[in-house]
Amino acid sequence: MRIATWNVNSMRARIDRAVAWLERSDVDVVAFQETKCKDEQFPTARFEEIGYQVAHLGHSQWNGVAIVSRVGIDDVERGFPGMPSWGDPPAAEARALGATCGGVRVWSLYVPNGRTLDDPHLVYKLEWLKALRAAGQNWLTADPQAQIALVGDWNVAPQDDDVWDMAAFEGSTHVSGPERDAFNGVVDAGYADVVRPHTPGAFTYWDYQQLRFPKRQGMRIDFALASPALASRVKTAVIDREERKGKGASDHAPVIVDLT
DNA sequence: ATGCCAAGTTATACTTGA
Repeated sequence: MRIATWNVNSMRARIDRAVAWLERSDVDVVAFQETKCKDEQFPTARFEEIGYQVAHLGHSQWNGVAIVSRVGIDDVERGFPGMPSWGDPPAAEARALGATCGGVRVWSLYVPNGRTLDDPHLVYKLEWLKALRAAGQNWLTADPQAQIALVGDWNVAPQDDDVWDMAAFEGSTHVSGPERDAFNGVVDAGYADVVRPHTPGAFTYWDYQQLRFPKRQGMRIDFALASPALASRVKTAVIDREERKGKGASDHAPVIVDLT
């Protein structure tokens, strides 16, 4: 089985590329982030036409997460238990969608950005990751053999070599100690980064500005974390930087994990 | 090396993104 995660940065703007990518990538399950549309605007039929079932969660033009699968899509869950709210009045955002596909509990996650280190959005980001850690711990306590994939755009670069130049990120979000601690909290709860060992030094995101992609100046912020039972099934993983090339690309590349 | 910001809105400037 092959599982992927991809921050598509608007599904309506990218639907032709997304379909073409699916048709050449031979993936069974894809978790999308930043679909940037409401449920009724999501191009479900385009995926159904090529043999995939769809689950989508979107409330507005912001955020939005989806899972498409050709190996079943059951027990769809919108948001995880304890997920923090945001806004005035506070409401759950479209940042987490769970579904069981081919025996794997897949979570498509779009972690809050944080904006700046002194912004309330950063507090929200840290609380969101703390709550995800707690939920993840509970899932594994309930079933230590569960096959769980926590995949998506984590908006954290956990190591210095996950950005092209640490000096360029002085005082910025994504690389701060509290953000890294929050990310590693999920790892400590039992979820391993199963892509890094197969993709040393690789990035998953490159800013549209200043020729960051051709200059190879990117960030590793999209991750596939796996419970112990799932991690033991990982054969290999790749970051598909080909998909970042050309006109109309997302600023994130798909991340693909191959399972036995 | 594969190209010099992009997507959304009730818009023609602004927010968000990382």
